[in-house]
Amino acid sequence: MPELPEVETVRAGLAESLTGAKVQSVIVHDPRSLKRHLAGSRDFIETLSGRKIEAAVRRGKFLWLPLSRKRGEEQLALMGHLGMSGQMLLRSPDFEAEALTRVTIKVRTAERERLELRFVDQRIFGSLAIDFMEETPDGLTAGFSGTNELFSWSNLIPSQAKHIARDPLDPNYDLDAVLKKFKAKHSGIKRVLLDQQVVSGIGNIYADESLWRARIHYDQPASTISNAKASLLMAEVTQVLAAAVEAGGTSFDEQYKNINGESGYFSVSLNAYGMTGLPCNRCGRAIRRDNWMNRGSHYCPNCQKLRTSRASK
DNA sequence: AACACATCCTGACTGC
DNA sequence: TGCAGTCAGGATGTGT
Repeated sequence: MPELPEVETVRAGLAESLTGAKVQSVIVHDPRSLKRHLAGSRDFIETLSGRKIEAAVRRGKFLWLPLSRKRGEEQLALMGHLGMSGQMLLRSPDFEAEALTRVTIKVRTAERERLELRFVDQRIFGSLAIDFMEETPDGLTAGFSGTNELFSWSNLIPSQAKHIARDPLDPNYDLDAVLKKFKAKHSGIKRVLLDQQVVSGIGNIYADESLWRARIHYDQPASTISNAKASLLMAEVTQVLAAAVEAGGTSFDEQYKNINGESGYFSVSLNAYGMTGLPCNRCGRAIRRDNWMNRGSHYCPNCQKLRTSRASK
């Protein structure tokens, strides 16, 4: 569910409340949420307990909390991915339990307040794991942590996120590299936008929104899009992601909430996603939804036409 | 290697 | 009311 703007909203909330917090105890209600922690629940609990959380960092849709290090030990992080339905809620211990809580991490904050980080996930596609960190391939800062200060872990990335490309809001994001990959790919452009190894952070909502803004059909082969048009598309991607971060993300239902359980309000700005049958905000034709990859693609059949010639304006 | 597809899950909602 | 079917913001493993 959550794409970059939703994950960033969560990251910012965690960074504010959990930086400097110490883990008191951990409860694993459903071990399936630790599927990426191969050493199992006990190891997860033992490794995490007593650690200090140093920050909250994000690349694309991957989120991690670097942990205090024991002498001689490699740098570890609590890695999280929200999958389709994951939430990270920060609650006071007496706040009513959420029914689908899979993991509870009890902490004491830097201000000595007791809080619970509750990992709630309906579909269990999301996960938590303790992961070791490696140097980024390019040696640059691994992700966004809301600070310009350099920390000892700043060019380290959890091994499980190492293959993820930089996202468009990353200062070290390389537009030319993305355009080059477009030229080499014959798949439809939407597939390529969703490929987190090409560019990260984009999911179904913001792919549909960006394509609508750039007037490109979702199945247009990436290699047939001119550099100028592809640059425009990526500019729209960047804009729509940034605007959605400003709005605290997109919420349609109970599935996306920030750390306080509040909804984001970007849904009012959507032009394509979830607008099936409603008039296109540009030309008035009804927005269509095609079945696509076991999900949906929303687009305007008039503004976003498949182009067979190489010239796609 | 590049690409397309199936798969991991649960719950909310719709229509008969 | 019950039940079947549909839908959901993602990543990854597998087969061609």
